[in-house]
Amino acid sequence: MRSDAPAPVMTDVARLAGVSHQTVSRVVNGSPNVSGPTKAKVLAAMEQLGYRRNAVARALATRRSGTLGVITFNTVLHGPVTTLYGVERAASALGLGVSIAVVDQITSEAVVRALTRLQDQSVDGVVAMAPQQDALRALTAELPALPTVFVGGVLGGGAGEASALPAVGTDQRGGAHAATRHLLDLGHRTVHHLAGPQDWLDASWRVEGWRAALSAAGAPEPEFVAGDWSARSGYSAMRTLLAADPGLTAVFVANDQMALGALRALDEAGRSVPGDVSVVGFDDVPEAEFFRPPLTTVSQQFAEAGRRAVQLLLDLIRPHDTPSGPSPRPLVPTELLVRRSSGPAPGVRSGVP
Amino acid sequence: MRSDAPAPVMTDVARLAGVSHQTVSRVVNGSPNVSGPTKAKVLAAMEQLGYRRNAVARALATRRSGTLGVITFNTVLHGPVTTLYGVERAASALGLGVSIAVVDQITSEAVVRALTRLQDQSVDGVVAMAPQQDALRALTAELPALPTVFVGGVLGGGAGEASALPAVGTDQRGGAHAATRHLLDLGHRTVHHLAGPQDWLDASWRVEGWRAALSAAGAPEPEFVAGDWSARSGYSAMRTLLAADPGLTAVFVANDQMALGALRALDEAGRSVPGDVSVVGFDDVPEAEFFRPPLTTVSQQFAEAGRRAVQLLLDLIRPHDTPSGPSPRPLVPTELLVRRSSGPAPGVRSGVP
DNA sequence: CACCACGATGTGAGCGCTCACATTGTTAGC
DNA sequence: GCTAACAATGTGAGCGCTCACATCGTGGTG
Repeated sequence: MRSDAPAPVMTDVARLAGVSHQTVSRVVNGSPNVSGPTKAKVLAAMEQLGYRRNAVARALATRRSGTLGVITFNTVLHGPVTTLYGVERAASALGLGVSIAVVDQITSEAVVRALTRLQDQSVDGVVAMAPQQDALRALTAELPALPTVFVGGVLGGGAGEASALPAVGTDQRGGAHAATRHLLDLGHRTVHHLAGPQDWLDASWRVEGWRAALSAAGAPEPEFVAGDWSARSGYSAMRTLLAADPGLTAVFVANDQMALGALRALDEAGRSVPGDVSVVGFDDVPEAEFFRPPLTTVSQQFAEAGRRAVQLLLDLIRPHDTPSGPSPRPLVPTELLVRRSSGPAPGVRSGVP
Repeated sequence: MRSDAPAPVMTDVARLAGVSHQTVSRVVNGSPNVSGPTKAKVLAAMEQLGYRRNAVARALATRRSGTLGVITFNTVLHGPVTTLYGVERAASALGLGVSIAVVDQITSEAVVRALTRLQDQSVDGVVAMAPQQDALRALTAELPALPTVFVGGVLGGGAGEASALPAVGTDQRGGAHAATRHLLDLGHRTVHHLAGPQDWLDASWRVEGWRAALSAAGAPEPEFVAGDWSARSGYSAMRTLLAADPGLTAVFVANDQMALGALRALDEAGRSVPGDVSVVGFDDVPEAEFFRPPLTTVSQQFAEAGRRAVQLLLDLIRPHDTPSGPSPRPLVPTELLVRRSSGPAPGVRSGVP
């Protein structure tokens, strides 16, 4: 299965082509100062020998590995995973490798370990997904001697937001605002909120957007209840919400999984959706369209965020090298997908007894 | 943000400790032939300088990078993602790095590109997730000069299965068998099957297990309908199934997303679950418990499969080195989780008009 | 007491590449 | 026609580590 002949090296190619190893290096690196015929000879020799440049040796000599690191947390949530793929796609399109380090607990120790692991693999820079306050704090505290870009969390909205950290993110605030506004436009007196865990930055951004839309419309701001992103927590949070205010007609839920749980709680409570209560989610997971009823939700372009993160990181690594176009706009817009879980506010009813 | 002092190297440590660079190397590598006092001196010097071994130089000298590659397909399906994390966890526990290469189309060209990318990063071995026939074929055809272990797909059940390829996988066949058997035990005359895409190996294993359980029980084997794993396809496949056999009472669906779609189709058709029709899924995605009704499904230990894949790969890379215990059993068992979507077959009814 | 074996240490070469510089040959310029 | 400039090429020294080997001291053996 493994061929035993040692892989050809630059000198082998040079010998066969009748040039020096340096000339081979020039050809491999696309240097302009190689004459046509020489270049052809070298290319032919490379082809014949099946030569492939040894990236490790190159990395040792240049002090650049051509690999990016990604720090991610141990979550199979839709967002992080999709972002990871976006990063990989963008990196590999640029000829860069991607190493991952999964952090399994939000302790600064675990974060440092992950960072160390990447550093030991001598990545040229890291894309960090730090969705929680604590994770972010740990990460910025132990800021590595490595160019780092944050994706998601840190940057989530805010008009004049001037983050000190290089970051890209989705416009969570805007998405939440749009979702809330959508419900208000449907005639609901106000919109309740089933929030994400409050130590998650994304969750705060969504609360903020919801709040902003409410106050802009002069609608009262009910207490919100926070879950932990899981369907289970959405279920019980919805029950809490219903108990507190049986007359509610519209809920903006901070993610689709929790919305799934909320739908179940509403069903069990005998509320029809969207007849009695309208529900809007966030994320647009692939299944959202097949919830009962199909979920109105806010779609995020995670892959695009990953792509921009890579571009930003590259700008950081090679300040004025290949400019690769202008720096990407850091805030990726969202899109509200109106499906069937949201509808007009129920007509005037007799007050609760 | 970046310190400018060049990182200390082995020689710096050696000088400070008053020993040779080789002795430092011995300490770093845990060689037994270093006296206590010397070792202490070296460790102190390392600590003082903040020395960290340069992995690139080491890789160049040893021809080993200490990095594993993972080939994965561009899918956010629950299984592959969880497996990826399992691989990362296992690798990092062993001090190995993980590089990923995402294949975005199932063409042998794309597969080769991904493989090349990993090879250029000089990974020591690769864990390949090749869920489809074509992907597997492309991968085995272009088998790299690299130790490779397959995870999922290839190995999916079968008693005396003797795969030529080093592989680990979940006992899909057994899981499907158990799911089907569960429904038969509930008194259903037979069990219909809503299958996955037939070019996916996992899908075939599940069909096989279903078939085996049916024939073992002497139950008739209805035609099955295949979807594409999505909720949408589950929805329409369920409608097809219902149209073909309005009297069906039990369905084994090849994954949870499709089961979600199937539940919706059943709901729309006025069938209650599990009153009229029992449904069993596969995978146990986190949301399955909050489907309506909570889904009976087969849980796979993806992370465990990832772990075993790494162990197997290591055995392949270092044949008789650190034995790291016996080779793992390649077939990871599944577990049937009985929830509320499956129940006793409906009592005898008058035949359809 | 000479001998050898063995543990502890040091020495130098080399992994495969790129860097900085030296060396050619060629053409342009006055 | 002689120099300056430049393109095309070659040379050697590292990058930071490990490998194979050489060297030194020590203690047990007959």
